[in-house]
Amino acid sequence: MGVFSKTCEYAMRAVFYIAHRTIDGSRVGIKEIAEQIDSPEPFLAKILQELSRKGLIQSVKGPNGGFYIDEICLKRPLADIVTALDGEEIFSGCGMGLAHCSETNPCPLHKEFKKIRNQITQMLHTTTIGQFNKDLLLGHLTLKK
Amino acid sequence: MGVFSKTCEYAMRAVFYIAHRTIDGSRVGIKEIAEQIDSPEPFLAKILQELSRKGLIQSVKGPNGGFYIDEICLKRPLADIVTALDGEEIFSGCGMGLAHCSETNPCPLHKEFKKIRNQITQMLHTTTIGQFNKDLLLGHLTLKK
DNA sequence: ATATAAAAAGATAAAAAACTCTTTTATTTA
DNA sequence: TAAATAAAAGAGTTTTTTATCTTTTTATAT
Ligand code: FES
Ligand code: FES
Repeated sequence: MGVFSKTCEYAMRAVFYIAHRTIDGSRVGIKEIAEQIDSPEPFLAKILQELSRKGLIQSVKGPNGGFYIDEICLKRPLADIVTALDGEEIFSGCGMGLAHCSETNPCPLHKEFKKIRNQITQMLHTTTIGQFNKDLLLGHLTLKK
Repeated sequence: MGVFSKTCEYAMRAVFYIAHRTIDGSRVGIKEIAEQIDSPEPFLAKILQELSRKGLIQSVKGPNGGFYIDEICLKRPLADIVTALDGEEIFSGCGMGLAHCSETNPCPLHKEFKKIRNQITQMLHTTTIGQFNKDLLLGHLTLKK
């Protein structure tokens, strides 16, 4: 078990892939995305449908259709993707599973875990969806295997 | 979905509870543990069985039996509990779900995620099972709700 | 020795997450 | 306008995680 759900992992890889493949205004099909980020195609389709419904990515049907990400969405933080799929828990939940993380009634790990949680929050809020386009095009970063 | 599995969350709460309740050499029963850490009793029993089989906690059957944690185990890091139940992934896995986290072939989040992973590792390796006994007895920390 | 308390073990069940398949709808273009 | 294309939607399956129930084993006290 990783920090994020499979759903969320696929989604993050997919949005980074779509972002860097569609900066010229083109679209990219589900088949290519699934292949290039090494994810099960129909499952990924479901995930992208949801992101599309929520307006985090864009899609057009029909020939020459596919997914893309507009200027505005390219600037959104990765946190929006995570929240849409995995919810708020990662940003505020207790590390030991208590119903409410609390400063006045803390669990043993609270002090240390809070730092970690804040760092995750920081990372997801400062990272934008379009941030890695250049490095991905240059092949400096990978999204599969 | 939290950072750790439910199994692992219950286990961490349980070992901290057992640790601080048995420093006088006594034992504590599954029923009391489950109640006090707010976890499903039969499920927790399974988890503690496994930890006991692996030698991370101790148990005795029969009247006046129950679970306890010996001197040596009190000094073990919390990481041992996590590894026994959730495996190594949290310590070395890629944040975006790539099969192998790699310095030479990194995912977009690698640099930032590595810091977080290291901090989790640090926390789990420096925290010992017996570390919070005093604070738990004094009621400074909580393990339920 | 016997009764009893308590964990261990094994089998089962429910819920959630991960994944697949089929049909429908929208768009393009020929 | 018909054919082709590609995503959307809906229904369904499999696997994993979480949780429960029942029986067995073992240690202890009497
Ligand atoms: S109470 Fe557990 S992390 Fe804050
Ligand atoms: S490659 Fe993804 S965290 Fe290292």
